[in-house]
Amino acid sequence: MAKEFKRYLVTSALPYANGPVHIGHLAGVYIPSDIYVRYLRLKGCDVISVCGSDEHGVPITIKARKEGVTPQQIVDRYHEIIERSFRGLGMSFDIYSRTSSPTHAETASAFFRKLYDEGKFIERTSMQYYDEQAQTFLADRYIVGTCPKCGNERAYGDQCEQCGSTLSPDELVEPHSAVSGSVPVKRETKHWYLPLDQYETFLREWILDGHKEWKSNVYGQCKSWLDGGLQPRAVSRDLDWGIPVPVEGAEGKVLYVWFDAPIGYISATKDLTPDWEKYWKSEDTKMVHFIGKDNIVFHCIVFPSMLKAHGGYILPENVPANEFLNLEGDKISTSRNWAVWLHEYLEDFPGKEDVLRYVLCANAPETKDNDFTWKDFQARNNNELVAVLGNFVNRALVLTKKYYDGKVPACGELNDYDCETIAEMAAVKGSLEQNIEHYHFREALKDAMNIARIGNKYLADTEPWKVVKSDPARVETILNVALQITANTAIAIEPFMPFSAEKIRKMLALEKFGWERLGATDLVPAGHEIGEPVLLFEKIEDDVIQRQLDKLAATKEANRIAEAAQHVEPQKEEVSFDDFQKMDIRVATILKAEKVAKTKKLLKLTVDTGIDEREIVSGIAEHFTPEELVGRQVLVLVNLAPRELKGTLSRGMILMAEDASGKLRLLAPNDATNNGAIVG
RNA sequence: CGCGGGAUAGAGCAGUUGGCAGCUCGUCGGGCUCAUAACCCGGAGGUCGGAGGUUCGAGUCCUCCUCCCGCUACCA
Repeated sequence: MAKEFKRYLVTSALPYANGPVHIGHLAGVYIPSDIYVRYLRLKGCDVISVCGSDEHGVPITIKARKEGVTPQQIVDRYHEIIERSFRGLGMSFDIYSRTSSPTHAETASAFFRKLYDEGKFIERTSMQYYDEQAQTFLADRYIVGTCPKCGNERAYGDQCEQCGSTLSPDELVEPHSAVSGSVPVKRETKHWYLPLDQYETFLREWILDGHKEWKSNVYGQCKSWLDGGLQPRAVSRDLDWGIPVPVEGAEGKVLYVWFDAPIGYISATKDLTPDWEKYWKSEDTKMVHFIGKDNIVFHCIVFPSMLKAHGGYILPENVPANEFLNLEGDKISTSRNWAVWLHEYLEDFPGKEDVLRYVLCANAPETKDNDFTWKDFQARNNNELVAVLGNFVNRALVLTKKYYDGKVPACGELNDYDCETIAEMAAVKGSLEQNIEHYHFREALKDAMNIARIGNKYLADTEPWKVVKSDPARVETILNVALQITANTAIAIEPFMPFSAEKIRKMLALEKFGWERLGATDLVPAGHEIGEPVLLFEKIEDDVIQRQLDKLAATKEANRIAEAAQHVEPQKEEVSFDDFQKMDIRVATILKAEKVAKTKKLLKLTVDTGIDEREIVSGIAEHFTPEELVGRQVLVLVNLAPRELKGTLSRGMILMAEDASGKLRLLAPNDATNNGAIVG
């Protein structure tokens, strides 16, 4: 298993160019990836890091249509923002490419063509919904209609979000296109499929037997897919945005974005170096894909199958996928603008690139979803970066300035305690390496910070400010050791916080050291003159954090208003007075409320209708907690035909008002009313 | 519904082959005064999501259950 590798090829998931990059992307993929490659470079390894914008696919065309611009204008805009903000954060890709580049079109085309010529695809014809007005085929998600099960008029072609049932577009009542609003028609269309089922044996051996060391979330997901049996997967789409299928008679068809995107790693490498084949085709290259958990199947099952089908390419040695990062307790969402955008952060916090890098690494969702909060961001900056790291560096440098006018004192004889401290510092190296090489970046960062902790403790224990009065010669040794520790800190934090490492080197007036020097005690020579000490990190005050929290609160409010203003349903068909009279609506009081086990949306309510006490199962669990409902008066349609839901006979319906954003509100009499009072 | 991942101190996390439950932050007490009111030492705080089981011994292995996230448009 312990293969020897001569070089590394590191890929980072291609960000989708329909929006900027946010902290979730960074914590999940880009920060870990950058730490990894910076570490390898510092070790002197032959490593290249490739990334680029993923610029094809349906969502980009939809966004373009909405804004009345071309898809190319959309991707140009975001490609620029993404690339610039990545650079601002110190992402050290060797190349940041894009899938709309000529090299990519050529590479992806040739890749497809080779598989096509060798008969690696199967062709299938099927009927799909087509929007005649927008002249486009519609993915299931872009067909909207009424849910046959719960009557929700805004159910999607693949799922109803109100009742949670899985649907197909055929089941929808009155389906219409989410793109143009017109009624879609069915058209016959032909596509090419990669028969993944033919690669099952290969995948099983390669992953399940050969890569038991992969992270449990990755390995588990792969095992699940393989055990469930693989299906042929379409590699083309009916769309006018993308790489044309390079086959006669395939007009209007492009490569499916998930076929073309991973090939983007290859084209990016081609754009970087004429030597690209060395990285993609030599067995002694170690390829690592950094991705988020939603991409596991594509990078572990689909892309490897593509590479295998093509032949000649190496496979990833590891795919260290992270889980997701939440923001202030809620899922990050591009469409709801619930995110901390990298380009905005860089504007709001100039010079604090490393603070974000630190916080996102320290709190990276390596084993489970984690939460980013601004309060935590502030605490980690103030209590860890400022207090531990910045303070130590400052102490060592200021003491040197003060006592020796900035000239590094000579190291005299080391006592036992000095030696212990140095040994402890040197021991960090092994642990740090182990952790980075096993993709445990949080732990690795802790190791790096430990060097500063050791330094602080060393100063506290040796008390040079006291000893200077009784034994000045001893202080020379103490500060020499403290400066060596400072220089070591710069090496150790380099992969994580490159800006701060550079700052420390400047203060010490030293050149960059290689990783192999970590643990050494001759980094800062005696007599060397150090530069001016400046603060590595500054405290972040409450008002700065409050501004960010206000910004998020404003986003929430804006979302609510925008959604509510979206549209009002048209008036329904006229009914007679008699029809209305048939409905028996009563005032009732909720006596008990509990969640129905194993369901997401259902609450079982016991209500006093005045007529009787009865049970009603209501799909409102996502809007109300049981506690807040008990004791409330509500309006109940009591003569609705009973229906059994999850083992309970539901007799009636609680009346609710649903606003455009889907939020439900209880309806109740303005003043307390006796239960059983008739509404009409 | 099914499958995968997760649940450990107030917060965030580690815990490798079962063997005294740990780390960072916060908190409380003390020390220090070189340092950005920073640093150092010590204490308190946990029925390891719940219930059963295997074992001399379970956070760790087995069974069942609960909740969160993903597999599913946007999206890492």
